[in-house]
Amino acid sequence: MSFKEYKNLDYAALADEILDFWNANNIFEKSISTREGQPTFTFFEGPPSANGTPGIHHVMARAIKDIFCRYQTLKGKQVKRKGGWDTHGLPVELQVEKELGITKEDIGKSISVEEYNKKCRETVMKFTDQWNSLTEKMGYWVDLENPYVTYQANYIESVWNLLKRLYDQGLLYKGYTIQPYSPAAGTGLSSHELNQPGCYRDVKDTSLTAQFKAIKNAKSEFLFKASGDAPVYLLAWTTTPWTLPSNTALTAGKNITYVLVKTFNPYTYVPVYVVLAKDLVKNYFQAAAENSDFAAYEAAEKKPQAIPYEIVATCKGSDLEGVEYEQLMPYVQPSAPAFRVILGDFVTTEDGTGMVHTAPTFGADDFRVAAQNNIPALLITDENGKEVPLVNRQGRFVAQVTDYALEPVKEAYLTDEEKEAERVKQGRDKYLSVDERIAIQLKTENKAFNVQKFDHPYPHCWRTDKPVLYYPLDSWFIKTTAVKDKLIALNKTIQWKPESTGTGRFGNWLENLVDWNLSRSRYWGTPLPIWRTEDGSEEICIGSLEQLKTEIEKAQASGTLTDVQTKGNAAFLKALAAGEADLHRPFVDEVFLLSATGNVLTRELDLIDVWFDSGAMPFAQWHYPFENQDVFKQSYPADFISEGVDQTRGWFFTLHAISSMVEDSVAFKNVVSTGLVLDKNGNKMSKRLGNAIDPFETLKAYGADPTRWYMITNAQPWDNLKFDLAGITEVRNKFFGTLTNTYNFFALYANLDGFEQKGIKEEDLTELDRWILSKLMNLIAEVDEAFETYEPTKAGRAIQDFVCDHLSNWYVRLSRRRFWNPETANQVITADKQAAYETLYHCLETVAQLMSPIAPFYGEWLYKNLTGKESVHLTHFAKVNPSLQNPALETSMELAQGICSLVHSIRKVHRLKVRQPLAQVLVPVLQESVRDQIRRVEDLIKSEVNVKEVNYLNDASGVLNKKVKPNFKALGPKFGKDMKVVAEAITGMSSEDLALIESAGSAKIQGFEIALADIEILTEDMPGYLTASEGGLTIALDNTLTPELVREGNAREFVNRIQNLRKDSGFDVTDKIYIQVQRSDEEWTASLNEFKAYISQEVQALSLEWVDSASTELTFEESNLFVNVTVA
RNA sequence: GGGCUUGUAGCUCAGGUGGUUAGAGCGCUACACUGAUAAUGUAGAGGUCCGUGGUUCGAGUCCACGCAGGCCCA
Repeated sequence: MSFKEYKNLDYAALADEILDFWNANNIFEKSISTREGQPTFTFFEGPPSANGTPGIHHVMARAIKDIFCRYQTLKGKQVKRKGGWDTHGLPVELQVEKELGITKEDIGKSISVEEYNKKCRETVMKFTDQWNSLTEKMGYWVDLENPYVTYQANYIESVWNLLKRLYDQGLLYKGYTIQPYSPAAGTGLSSHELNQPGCYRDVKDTSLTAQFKAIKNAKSEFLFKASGDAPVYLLAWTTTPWTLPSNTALTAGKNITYVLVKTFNPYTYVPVYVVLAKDLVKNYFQAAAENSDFAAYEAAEKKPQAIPYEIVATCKGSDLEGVEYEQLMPYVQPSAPAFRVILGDFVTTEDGTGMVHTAPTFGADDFRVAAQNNIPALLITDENGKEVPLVNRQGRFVAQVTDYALEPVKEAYLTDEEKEAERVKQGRDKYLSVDERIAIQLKTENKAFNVQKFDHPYPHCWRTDKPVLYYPLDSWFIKTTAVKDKLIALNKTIQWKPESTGTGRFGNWLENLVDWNLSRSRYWGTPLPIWRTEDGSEEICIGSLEQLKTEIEKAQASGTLTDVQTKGNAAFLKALAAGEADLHRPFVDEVFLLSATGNVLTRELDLIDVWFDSGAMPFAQWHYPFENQDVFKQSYPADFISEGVDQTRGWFFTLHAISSMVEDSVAFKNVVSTGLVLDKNGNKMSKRLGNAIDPFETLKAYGADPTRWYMITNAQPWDNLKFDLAGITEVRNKFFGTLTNTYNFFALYANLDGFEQKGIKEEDLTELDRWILSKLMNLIAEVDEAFETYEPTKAGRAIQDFVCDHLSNWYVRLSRRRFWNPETANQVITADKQAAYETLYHCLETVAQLMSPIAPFYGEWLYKNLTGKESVHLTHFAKVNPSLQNPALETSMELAQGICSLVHSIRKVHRLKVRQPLAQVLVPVLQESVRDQIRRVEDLIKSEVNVKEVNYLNDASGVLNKKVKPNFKALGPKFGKDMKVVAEAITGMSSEDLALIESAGSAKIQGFEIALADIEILTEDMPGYLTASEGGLTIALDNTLTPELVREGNAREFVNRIQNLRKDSGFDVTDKIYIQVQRSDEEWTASLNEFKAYISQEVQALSLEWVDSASTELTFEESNLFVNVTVA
C-alpha cells in the first residue's frame, strides 16, 4: 500500500473528515457492539442543563469522561454511555419568567400553572442543538439518540418509586426549616429573591445583651468557685430581642477564650459575675475601670460612668459546653431538656459577646446547631393540633407570650393607625416596639446587661418592602442523618481523584450531615408524590403509576369526593389510560385520593429538589424498576463518573445518598472531580467580562485534538486550568507537528521504497531499533497504568516525551541514513532497512493507539493512514512484549546521549564544526561495566558527533584526575551529627587514601571509617585535552587536525553545498546529477579527488569532473568554488 | 468565619520515602546544524522554591503559625 503524505495539515479539517467517517460507518456503535458479551465498564453521564449554552469548560469536563471510556473500550470492555438532560429547576423557571416578562406573582393569575410549565418544557431544551453539535465536534462519544430526560413521565415514575422506597423505610418526613419569610406577603422567599438589589437595607434595631443565669452543678462548678458562689450570668447579644422568648440554648465557640468578670449590672447596680469572650471585654468595659474600687462604686449615690470590673477566671469555650442556665423569658416550656451551652463553628468574636443566643425557630444556624445537639425548639400546639412557633405567620406573637400577645414583632408590620391605637393602649407618649419593651422588661428584672440602638443591613421583602423574618416553614426531609454511618462507610470504598476531595471535602460534608431538605415551593419540577389529609394525620406515598391509578379508582368509587375533585381524577385517569399522563403540576394537584379511614387526601404542593432528579439517574435513566431490570443490574453501580469539584455536595452527594439508602451500595466506584477552567490570567471566565472562550471557535481554529491535548497535558484535571490559546498553538506545533513530521518522513521513504509491513523480525534489529522498542514498551506500560488509575495528564505527557524526545529527536534523526541510503534507494529493501521501517511503523501505530483516548480524531487519522484498517477505536490496547524490554541498552543509550551532548558542547565552545571529522573522543571509565555499556553504542556516537574513534581511559593510564564527593545519603545514617566534619574529610582526602579505599573497600580517614559506598568517585580535567563533564560523566575531545581529516571535512562541506543547491534548484529527491567543478587550489583538488566516490554517492552524482570554468559560486570559509550542476 | 485546595524561572508546569549544584517546555539572547524545515542542536541570561518559626548533621520536601489566589459552605 502507499502512505498518504501531507503538507500543511489542518487539524480541524482532519477532525471533520474523521467525524464524517465515524458517522457514515457507525464507529461509535461498533465500539460497543464489538464488545458484546465482554465485561462492562459503566459510566454515568451527569446531565447538563440544556437551557444554557456550553462553554469551553464543558470541553474539558467531557474530554475527561471520554478519555476513560475510550481507554476501557480499548481494554476490551463494553462501555455503554447514555446521555442525559437535567430539565427541572429554578434556572429554567427564571429564564421563562425573563422571556415572558413575568414574575412568580403572575403564576396562577395572568398565566396558568399549566401554561407556565408548558413554556418551561419548551425552553429547557432550547440549546440542545448547540450541545449536540459541541459533543460531536469535540469528539465526545455519548449516546445522544436515547438520552434520559428528567421531565419525562417514565423518569418521574422512577423517581417516585425511589421516594416511595425511602418513605417505606421511614426516611421521609415532614418537618420545618428556617427560611426567609415575609409575613406581610405571607410567603417564603428564595435566596435568589433575597439577592435582588435593594433587598438589604440599613435599619436601626434595638440590640440587647441579655444575662442568662447559670445553674450551679458539676459542669459549672468552676465558675461558681471563682465567684465565691455568687450568681453567675452568661452574656449573649442579639439584634432581635423578640426571639428571646424562644431561646433554648447558648452557643459558644470551641476555641474562643472566655473570662468570668466581676462587676455591676449597669441598670440595677446589682453586683454580678458575667461570662463573655475575652476579646470582647473591651466593648463592654472601660479599661481604666479594671480592678478599680468596687466598694466606692457600690457606696456612691450617683454611680460613675465607668463601672469597676475584675477578671476572676479564664476558660475555653469547650469548658463551657453543657453549662445549664435558667430560662430567660419563661412563657412556654420546651418539650425536652434545653437551656444549656453548646458549641458551634459559626461563633465569632467580631461583635456581641462571643456567646450566641440560640432560638431554633428563628435562625438557620440556630436550627442546625440545636438539632445537632438535641436541643428542642420552643413550640406550641395550635388549634389544629399542629406544632407552631411563638410567632405566627402574620408575624405576631401567639397568645401564650402573654405580655406581648398578638403583637407584631416588627414595628414595620403596623400601619400608622394601628401604631397609634397601640400607643393609646400602652398609655405612652410614643409607641414602643416589642423589642424596646422587652429591653425595658429585662432591664428591670436584672436580665439585661446592655441595651443600645444598632445600625445594620437587614433583608427586606422585594414585594412589600417590609423586613423579612427567618421563620420555620414546612418542608419535607429525607432523614439522611439516620444513615450517616452507612454513607461514611460506603464512601471509604470509593476511589476519589484527587483523594482529598473524597476524604476532605466530601468526607467532612458527610461527617456534618444534616437531613436533606427535599421541598421546593415551585412549579416546574418533579412533584412530591405524597397525598395527605388536611390535619396531616393520614397520608399516602405513591410509588408507581399503577398504584396511583388504583388509588384514584378507589377514591372515585367511594362517592365521597366533590364534583370538582371527581372531575380532576377522571381527567387524570383518562390521560393515564392513554399513556399521556403529565406528572407535573397542575395535573397531579387535581388528583384527590382517599385515606384508609375514608378521608380525602390532597397532594402536598411541594416539588422536590432537582438534585434528587439527577441523583436518581442510575435508576431513572432506565425507567427502573418498571423496565430494563437486566440492563440496570449490569450497569450498576458505575465504574466511573466525573464532574466538577463544585458537584461534591451536589450530584456526587445525591447519587451517593440515594444509592446508599435504597441499595446499600455506592453509586460509583471511581470518581474524578475536575477543577475550573479559568482565563489565562487565572480569572474566572464570564460572558459579562468578555473573557469567556467560545468553544466552537476554538475547536474550529485549532481542532479538537490539539485543544483536548492541551487541556489534558497542561494541568492535572483536578487543578484549575489557566486556559491560554497560545498553549494550544504550542501543543500543536511541538507535539502534533513533530508527530506529523515523523509520519511524513516515514510515508515519504516508505512510498519510495514500496515498503510492505510484515512484522518485526527481532534478529534484524539494530541496537537503535531495540532501544526505541524498549522505550516503546515502557511507554505502553506507563500509559496503561496512568489511564487505569485515572491519571490522563501523566499518560499524555509520557506520550509527548516519547514522540518528541525519543522517537523523533533521537531514533529518527540517527536513523535517517538507513531510510535514505542512496546506495539502496528505490525499491531495494535490505533486511536492515526493512527492520528500520518495521520499527518506526510499529512505534507510530502504537502511539496512534495510545494517544487515541485523548486525541480521538488524530489517533484515528494516524492509525488509518498507517494501517488502512477500519478504526483505532475498535482495536485492543497494546501489550508489553517483555522480550523487547532492554534496560541495559537504555542505560547505554543514555550514556551515548550524554557523551554526544558533551562533544557537541565542546565543539561549540571551540568552534569545531560537526562537519569536520575529528580523530577521537576519550572517555575515562573507572568501571569495566561502563566501558562495555558504551561499546554497544560506539557507532552511534561516532556518526552522531563525527569522530573516527571512541577510546577509553582507565585508572592505569595515569592521566586521570580523580575527585571524591561525599555520598550524603549513605553517610547520613552512619555519622549523623558529625556529617560536616566527615564531608570535609572526604573532600580533602589524599589520593593515597582514595587508593586505599578503592583497593581495601574502606579506610580510616581522620578517625572516620569510610567505605567505598560512602563516596562517589568521578573524574575531571584531563590535561592536554578539551574536556567537558556533567552529572558524573566526563569526556575529552582530541582536536588534532591532520591534513587527512581536513580534506574529509572539505569533502563534507562540499557535499553540504551541493545538497543545498539541489534543494534550492528544486531537484527531486531521486534525481541524479552531473557536477562540473572549476579548477581550484591544491587543497580543494586533493580533497575532492580523494573523496570523489563518497561525494558522488552522497549527492547522487553520476559524474564529478574538473572543468575550466563554471558559473555557480559555492561559498566556503577559506576559498570559494564554482560549479555547474545539472540533472541527468 | 469553616472545610478543601494551590503557591517552584517572565509564562505553563515536573520535582517517590528529607541528601547539600532545584529541572523541562515556551519566551528572550547568541551561535550552529539540517534533503524531517510551521523543525532541530549548543551555549547564555533568568529562582529570597509565598513568608516566619521549628524538627534535623542536612528542608523545595516534614511540623506549626501566617500571607495570597481558588472552590464549596456559612
